[in-house]
Amino acid sequence: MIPKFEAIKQAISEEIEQGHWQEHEQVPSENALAERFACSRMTARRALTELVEQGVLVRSQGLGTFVAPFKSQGSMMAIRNIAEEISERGHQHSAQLLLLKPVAAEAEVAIALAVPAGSTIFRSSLLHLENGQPVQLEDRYVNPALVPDYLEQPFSSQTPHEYLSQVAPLTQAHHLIEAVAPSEVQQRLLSLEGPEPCLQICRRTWSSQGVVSYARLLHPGSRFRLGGHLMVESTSR
Amino acid sequence: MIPKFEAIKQAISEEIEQGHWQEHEQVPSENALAERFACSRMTARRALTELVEQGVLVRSQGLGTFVAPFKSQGSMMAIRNIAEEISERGHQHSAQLLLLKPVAAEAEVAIALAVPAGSTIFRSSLLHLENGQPVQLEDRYVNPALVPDYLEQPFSSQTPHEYLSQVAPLTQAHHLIEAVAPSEVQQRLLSLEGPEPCLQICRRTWSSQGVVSYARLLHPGSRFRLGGHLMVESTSR
DNA sequence: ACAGCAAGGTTGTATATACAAGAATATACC
DNA sequence: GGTATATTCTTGTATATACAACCTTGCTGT
Repeated sequence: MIPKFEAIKQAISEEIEQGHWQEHEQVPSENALAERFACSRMTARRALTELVEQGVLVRSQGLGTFVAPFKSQGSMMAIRNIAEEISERGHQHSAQLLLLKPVAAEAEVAIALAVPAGSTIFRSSLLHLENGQPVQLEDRYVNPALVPDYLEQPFSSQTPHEYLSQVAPLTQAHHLIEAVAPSEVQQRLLSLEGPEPCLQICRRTWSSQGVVSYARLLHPGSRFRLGGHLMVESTSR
Repeated sequence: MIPKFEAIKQAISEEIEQGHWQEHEQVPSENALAERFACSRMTARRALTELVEQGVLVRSQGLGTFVAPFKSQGSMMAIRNIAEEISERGHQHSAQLLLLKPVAAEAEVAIALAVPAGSTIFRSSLLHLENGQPVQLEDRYVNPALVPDYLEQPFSSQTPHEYLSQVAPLTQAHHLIEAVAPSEVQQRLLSLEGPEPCLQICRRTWSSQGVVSYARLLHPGSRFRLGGHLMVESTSR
């Protein structure tokens, strides 16, 4: 039995989802929602409050509650795959497999994976879409010694990240985040109008055996931002 | 007049702060708090709920509410100031103070700092240079209630971040990282040739009292990358 | 015409109450 | 002794109500 305030949250999210309630548009007042959903004002209020915390709505006293400008937001803390993040937002995730084959390791990738330059490694390339709109171009290199069956995976229902988590449990990761201008090929794949700034995350993941994979994740700056709670590591200690 | 639930939050925070309530120790139940603070259970509950959201407490149904381990998730990304980072690389850090004055809070900033829109807050703007080359444009808004002497600081030898760490020890931070195109003014300040992609970090920092400051840190994509080790968080939660 | 006030709608705070759900402990029973 | 069962304490959900704070709008009096 899902709680009533959850049901209301979902209903409101859907209205926004389907464009019935546009950005910056005022959503029904607490009293109006209470009547519509046959609940008390406090219950409707809770739904609104939590959506405000999630960044879906904004509100100000005396004025009303409004649909917040939309931007997808990724979490930095956990190493999670994009599919989970998207479905948690209640959106639809899909992916196109662009490439999946063995390649010779270039210098940069060889260093990242800690394998000899020129040795054979596995490469995959996927385009992740949120509600049909490209949000991530995933270019991944995998250490074949640790994941020999990588090329046999379909990657239709399961993302590479999910598969790797199963066969080689991750213990550590190193991230490098930067703002870059996309190449023309990348622009086309991400359906960008021009050379709009992109957020690139380079991620090396380790299992107990060594470096498992090296991934470059490219996100359009206008459709993706990375957010998270971080505890302060005090500099004095 | 500060709301009652805020007062209760502060009282609880103080108990934890001063070590009266240790980590993992159970805090008084909602009913007990209601009696102690002469309020209804719902009000005490709200205080607890918000502290849970802030990560100060953890709770579970049927068991009780407990003081959260202070650094629960291991090492995330340290919040360090740019000056330290640069000098650690063996380079020379310098900074230009561009602006330091009280301003009226715009909507976005007011929300970030949790102050009424239009109220007076402190703003500072600095340009950080590494070996004479601009690497960070720091635009910072500070809550005057928590840091009343902010405008009296020189910020020549000490960065705003260092000063704030002293006067209001940080307990938590929220980060938002995105790739953006710099405005023309920002291009000029950062000595950029054209609209090169920039990495923007929006950082809200909290002390036990509330939101201390909101900073927008803009870095040229070609001269700055963000890196860090991340421990994998177990997927079970 | 215009300043000022009043009214109504909105979110924000606070309270009292009731019952549901989860977890530990005590108790009764076999 | 071991296993159910009941009790009790905890948090979680839901409602009804009251008033405060804030904003907009429209009206009113000069």
